[in-house]
Amino acid sequence: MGLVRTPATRRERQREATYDEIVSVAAQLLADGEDLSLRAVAGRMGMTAPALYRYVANYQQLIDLVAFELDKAATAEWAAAAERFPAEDPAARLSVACARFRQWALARPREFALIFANPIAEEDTERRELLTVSTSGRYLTDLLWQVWGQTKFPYPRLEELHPTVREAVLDPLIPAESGHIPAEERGILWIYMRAWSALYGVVTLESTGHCDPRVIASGQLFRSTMLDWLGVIGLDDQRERLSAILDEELAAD
Amino acid sequence: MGLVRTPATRRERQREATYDEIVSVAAQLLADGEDLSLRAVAGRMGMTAPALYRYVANYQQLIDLVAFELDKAATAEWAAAAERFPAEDPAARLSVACARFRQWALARPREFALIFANPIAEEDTERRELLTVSTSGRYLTDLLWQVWGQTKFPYPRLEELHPTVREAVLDPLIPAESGHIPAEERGILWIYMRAWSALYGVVTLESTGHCDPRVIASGQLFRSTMLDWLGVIGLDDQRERLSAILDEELAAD
DNA sequence: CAGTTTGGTTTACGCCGTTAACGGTAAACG
DNA sequence: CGTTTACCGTTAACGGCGTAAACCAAACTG
Repeated sequence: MGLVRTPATRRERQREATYDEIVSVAAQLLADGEDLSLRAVAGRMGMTAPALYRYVANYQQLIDLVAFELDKAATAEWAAAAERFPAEDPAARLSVACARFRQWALARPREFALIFANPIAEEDTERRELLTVSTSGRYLTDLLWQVWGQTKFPYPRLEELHPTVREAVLDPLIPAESGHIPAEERGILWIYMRAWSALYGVVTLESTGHCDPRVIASGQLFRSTMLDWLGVIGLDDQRERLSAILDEELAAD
Repeated sequence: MGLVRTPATRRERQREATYDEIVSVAAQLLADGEDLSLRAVAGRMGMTAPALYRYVANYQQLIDLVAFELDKAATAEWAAAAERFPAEDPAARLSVACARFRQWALARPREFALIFANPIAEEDTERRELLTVSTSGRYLTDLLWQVWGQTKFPYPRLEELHPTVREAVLDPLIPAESGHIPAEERGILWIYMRAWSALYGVVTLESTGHCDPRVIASGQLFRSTMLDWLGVIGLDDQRERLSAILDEELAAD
């Protein structure tokens, strides 16, 4: 009975619940197209704004909290969609996940900006650490790792990497389930970073609207980028199949 | 005497001057690390905030005005740096310009976000048109066009392009000195968009700090992306020379 | 039961964008 | 030339924001 993981004490459970409500109310606010403000969140919860300071230190922390949870929720969404392909087919899963990521970014530009375009200052180690545990990052890295397990695509050996980059992949501050990637194979993370920056470029460009709307509508910028990188990660022989999957996802909803 | 281009009438000149002051004061504000607000701008100009409404319709328009001018100024900066190579060497100029663009984005993340990450809604045709005349976009497209003049790198024929994309490159809403690019060669604009999205991805990732600081410091993400795309635009035979140029620029200041 | 911690309140401050009403002064006009 | 008008600034005010301080009741703790 009551094997629940929540640390028992009534107060702690109550507090946890309030955190959840903060996040969900904030998310609802964004979904409704309203501005995210402490006062608005508090208002919808039937509280006054200063009360929120019992839960977050300031506005930026509220943003970070919401961003983190939205990222988690969004990733779960893509992951669920990707599961229409079996775990043994990570290439297909990756394709679906990326396409869903893009569609999500187009449908929810405000949420996207919050999570992926929120400036993080160099010094701010605290907020930077949040990146490390970013759900979406971990999920995509993991998928890439699984793909490698099948295609064994080439990646730079550690000695080939720029020394600073080598450091970075050996002790990643970047989101990665790096625990199970042996040190000698960390060059894969470099491929990840490069591919991610490309995907990120397309999606950000499209999501922020800094792009011809017709090009966005066509989905071709995303499609071409994906196909290029699917090649890099050893999936050229499945080009037909995977581009069909991409097209399916792009056509949907 | 007085062959000046300014439309003469004293009032108009005065007004123009005020616009210039608004922009320069706003730019100074950003450079000083302060927040950009109507009140702050007005304050520094020795005016009250409502007075600014004689010049801009609202805050967003102030932002757009400033963004446009900052883009112009920044582009002039890169262009000036690129001129250490002759006009006959557009490949070198392009390399320098891109490197400078990145360095600028890293040094002035707030300005970068203002210009390149400011969300533009689908419907907002007015603000969208500003993109069309974006100085930086025009400059880079022009350089790419000049490179093509030398390398004649392959680009998709119009029939190969997705119909919607074909429309977009024939009647570009995208920044492009497309006037002097003949219709049959507009496939080059597709290469431009693709290359730009890649460059944009790296630079945005780095400028917003959504990236391992060590990787940023190394400059390798940018470098690798550049080299890839220099290959695509027919500069593989100059790889050595151009990467040396890139490294020089990355090492500077 | 007494004492303390927790989670909320009210009030207040100083910003912000924006509107409205008003005034002086320079340009435009008959 | 004198008169009108348009422009460019002001002040005052509204509502909303993040945030700090003082306070208070209920819930936990010994």
